[in-house]
Amino acid sequence: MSRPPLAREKVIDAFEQLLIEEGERAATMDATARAAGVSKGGLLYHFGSKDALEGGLVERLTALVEEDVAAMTAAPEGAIAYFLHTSVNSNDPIDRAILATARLAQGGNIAAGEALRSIRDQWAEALRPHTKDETALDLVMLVSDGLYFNNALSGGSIPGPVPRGEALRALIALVERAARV
Amino acid sequence: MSRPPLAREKVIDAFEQLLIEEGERAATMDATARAAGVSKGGLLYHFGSKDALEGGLVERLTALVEEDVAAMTAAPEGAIAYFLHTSVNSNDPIDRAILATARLAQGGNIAAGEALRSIRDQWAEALRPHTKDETALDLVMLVSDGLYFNNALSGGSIPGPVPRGEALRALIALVERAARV
DNA sequence: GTCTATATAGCGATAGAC
DNA sequence: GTCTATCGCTATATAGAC
Repeated sequence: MSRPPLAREKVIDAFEQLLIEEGERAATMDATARAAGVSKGGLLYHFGSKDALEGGLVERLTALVEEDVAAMTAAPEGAIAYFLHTSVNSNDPIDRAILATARLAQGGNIAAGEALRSIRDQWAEALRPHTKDETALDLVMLVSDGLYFNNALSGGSIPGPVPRGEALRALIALVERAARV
Repeated sequence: MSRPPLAREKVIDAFEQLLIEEGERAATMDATARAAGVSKGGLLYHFGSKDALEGGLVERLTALVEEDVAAMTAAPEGAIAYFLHTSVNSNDPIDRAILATARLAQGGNIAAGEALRSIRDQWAEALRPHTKDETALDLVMLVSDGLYFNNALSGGSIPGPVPRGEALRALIALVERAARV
């Protein structure tokens, strides 16, 4: 619960970055150590195995989501608008953690997949009071998933075919009209 | 254009299956050969490199999508309903090919990513005449993406938290009300 | 806590027999 | 057209010096 060592965070940062920008296959212990500016041995002092490193990333994500759910519930523009707005990748810490964890999940990491599932459940729970019915909730969740999916496919930096700016505002308005309580 | 050798198809089947069920990392030449019931040398006779094998899968997908777009345009229940219905994973050949190719794309395969992008464009093009405006088209595409995303996260066989049956019908009705021309 | 050196295993790919 | 054997490389992980 106390503040984690700086080197640990630096290593997770590097791992996250590699996952997002070069995919799961490129995110090796070797490459991560190099990108973090430590030796492989140094990395393995902090994370005793690759599994532990992946676990560190999932843990980071879990903490970030907790904050996000709280912010969503309290958002002045309404939970739905907040949720959809933050579903397009703006390269925030939470976006990066989600993207990286999704790569892990698709690489076969069970814990990563379960974490993402649990996060989705938490969001749905927080949104339920703000939607007309279960169908409306499904709609909001799926549009958000769609936005994330496109981010995940377009290698992190390349913008996907996802609506931005005015088009995004129009889309959110349309979803709210169809779904808001 | 003529009928491809049977062994080739068997190898792609096995590769596809491994990608879907165990992730990109597990879908090695070795494992693919074993699953297809041939030796590694035998596999390499049909596909001279891993890149060629991946290309074979993308090619299969491209052919399947061509049929699908035609079917969508001609669908009696309307293009939007057809499109969304077929966006939930029913383990059809095209679903499997898309899922497997998505794994490849996230593993860093450029051609796979481009193929998926192109497929999305083809679908959008076919749907445009059936939607009110660009915002409505965005909505339909993103709900579909969301359905696929959930399939991709839930390892192929495990059903995701995606609406099915009556819930799916209600969702499609809601989207159509909001988007249909 | 961080390093170098090394063990061990699995990858894609080649060579050549059948 | 399919096989076995093997090469060269890179991955994770260990051992032990500093």
